[in-house]
Amino acid sequence: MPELPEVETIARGVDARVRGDRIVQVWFGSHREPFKNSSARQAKSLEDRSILGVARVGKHIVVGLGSAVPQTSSKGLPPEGQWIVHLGMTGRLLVTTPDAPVAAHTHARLTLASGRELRFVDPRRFGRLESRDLARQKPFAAPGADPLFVDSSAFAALFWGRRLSIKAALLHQSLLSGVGNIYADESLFRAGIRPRRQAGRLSHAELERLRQALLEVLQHAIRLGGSSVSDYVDAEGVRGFFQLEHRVYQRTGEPCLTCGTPIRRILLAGRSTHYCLRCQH
DNA sequence: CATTTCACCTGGTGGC
DNA sequence: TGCCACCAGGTGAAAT
Repeated sequence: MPELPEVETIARGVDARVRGDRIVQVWFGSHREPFKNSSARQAKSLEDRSILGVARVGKHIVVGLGSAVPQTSSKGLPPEGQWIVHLGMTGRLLVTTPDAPVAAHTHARLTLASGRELRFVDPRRFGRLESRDLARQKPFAAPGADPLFVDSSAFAALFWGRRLSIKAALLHQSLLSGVGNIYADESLFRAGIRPRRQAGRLSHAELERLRQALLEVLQHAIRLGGSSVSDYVDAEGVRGFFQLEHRVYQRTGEPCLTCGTPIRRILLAGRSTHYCLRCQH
């Protein structure tokens, strides 16, 4: 469900609430999905660790873990481990009080020394949980460039020679990490580019317009706490507001806000794709 | 290798 | 009210 702005919002919210806290107990509900490495091993690598910080990497949330020593002496030290959370389509990462009702499809509950709980809830179970021991494994890295930080020549180079559609290319996480269906459609509309255009045939000027549009739409969405299309909420259970700013996404048949032409919906790369025939070329 | 399709899940919605 | 088809923010394996 969540794309870059939603994941960023959640990561910031969780970071503000659990940084410096300590994991004292771990409960995992299901022993099949969503564990990338075994739930027993993950529980062991989380228990009695301090939380150094929480950050977004692509669409993933990375929790930096330190040793259990008092936080004053672990301050500033590099993390010894990581807990990596991918929210899939319907995942939520919530910081709650221990007595808060446990939602259906809660797969993980981490009890913290402060008394709060960090909970992972995911009805569709497309999300993934992974732990890494940094003494033996590399820290998690996004496979592609971050759309908030990529510069214009690196951005253009991502698409050079590619025959797939620009929409499919935007969704390809090993090119750009963080763009999903909403922000692909919204950035293409704002850049005036049709989603079916071949990525490798866009001019440098068009690609630069696209990079700018994408950057602006992502930053705007982050400021509004993300898009709440159905069930997305941040770490406190609060909905975002960027869905009110959508110009094409899920506005099929409604008039384009620029020219009044009904917004079209097509299927592209297996995903619903929305655009304005008149404003996008 | 690049690109496309499909399976993986549950739940909400709207038509009949 | 029930049943059913269709749709949903993502990804990665399998097919092409």
